[in-house]
Amino acid sequence: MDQNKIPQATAKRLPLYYRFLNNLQHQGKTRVSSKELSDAVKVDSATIRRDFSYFGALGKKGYGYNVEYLLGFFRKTLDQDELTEVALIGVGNLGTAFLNYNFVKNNNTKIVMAFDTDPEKVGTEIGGIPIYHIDDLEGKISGVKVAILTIPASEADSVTDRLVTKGISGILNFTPARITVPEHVRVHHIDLAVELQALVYFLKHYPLD
Amino acid sequence: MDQNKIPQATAKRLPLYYRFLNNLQHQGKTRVSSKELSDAVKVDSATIRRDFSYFGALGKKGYGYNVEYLLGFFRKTLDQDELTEVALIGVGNLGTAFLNYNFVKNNNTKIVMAFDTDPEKVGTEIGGIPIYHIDDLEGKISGVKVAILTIPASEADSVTDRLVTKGISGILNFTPARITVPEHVRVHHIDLAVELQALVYFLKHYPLD
DNA sequence: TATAAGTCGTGATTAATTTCACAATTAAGT
DNA sequence: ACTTAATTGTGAAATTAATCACGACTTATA
Repeated sequence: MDQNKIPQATAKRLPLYYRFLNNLQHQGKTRVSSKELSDAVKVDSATIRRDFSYFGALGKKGYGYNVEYLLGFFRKTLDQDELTEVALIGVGNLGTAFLNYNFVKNNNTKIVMAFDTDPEKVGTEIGGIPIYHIDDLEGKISGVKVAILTIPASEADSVTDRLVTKGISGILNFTPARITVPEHVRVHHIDLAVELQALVYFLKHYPLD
Repeated sequence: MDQNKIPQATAKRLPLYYRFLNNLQHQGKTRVSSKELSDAVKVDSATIRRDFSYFGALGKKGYGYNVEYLLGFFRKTLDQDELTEVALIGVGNLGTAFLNYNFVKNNNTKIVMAFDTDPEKVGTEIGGIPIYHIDDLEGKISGVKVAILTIPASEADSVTDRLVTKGISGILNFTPARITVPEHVRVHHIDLAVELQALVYFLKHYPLD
């Protein structure tokens, strides 16, 4: 894996860059400078140049970056050509938001199935994605490597264990529970309450003026 | 502001610690070690001790931390006594998820009003929170300092401008748009598509085994 | 062609964060 | 009272990330 030298902080910004470059292309722009990109994505322009530089010299001095070239490059780097299938566990409000989001437009990921326990929902589709009963998880999920967890915290541990048993590699965890997984499984936590509290804490203790 | 020396990385973890300490107290635990806490919140135990140490010597060597004492301390530090009022803009699936979440239980924040354009929703309540038409934003929102943005990206800039004009201090932005605000307004971006893409990128390029 | 303005790529520096590792202290058991 | 095991708090080191600042190159203009 030749990209192992890329800092994690950089890797997290790549999808953001990719989306804005896409926007630019749709607007018909053919060139862009790190300064313009900086204004758009709110990342320091030196940081952007440094980020890009990990992939080689993608720009031209005095000119900037060619949008199409850069996009093509990122498409390959971010594996935009391969589609990663994702399962969604928990079709509440948050889960439904994901199903309606239709990531696939700009993305390399697609939710291909969802699970819930509500008999009103099981057997139906949302955004074209079939909803199965969670009891059928083991039978349906084979081959899917990534799951989004949008269930109540109380279910998080048991569902996680079942996902791990079925060989999941990555979990995007929206429950407040900090789930425990084997070493080879990667979990990213997004804790909505914590995010809101952190924002409030920063407002009070780190005044911007 | 005497807490200005606390690293931002630490500040972001405080709400997480707070919630887990609360859990422990409800379970009747009276003491806890940094190692136990580490297992629960998935943060290195040395990092936890360092985080706590910014607030002074809160623990006892050979013993650990007293749950109640620590909780009391964080309650003050995190301003759990004061309630910060929050407005939610956009009552789609994601917005509805927030309204049903009922943060106030463990939290210092409360969503006190919501806005949308859908005539079916305007005038109703979800989770006890009244939903107003977004045209009434200027009339209703006075005094509220924090907003959660769960609207389509296309509306993000115009709504942000209106919020800023009304004196908002902090925005939790769930739209993919990177909004532009004056210096004195703090924005935290949570970009669901980017989070999912970043997870997939890490899975492919940073294997855990 | 000469000049000016713009922009990248990057060495060097600074800043922020995490982790190691251990002396000091406490609790518990015998 | 003594010993053993546990655990903190923190100096120091290591790691990671952000930022500065400038030489080199490109484009545009006169």
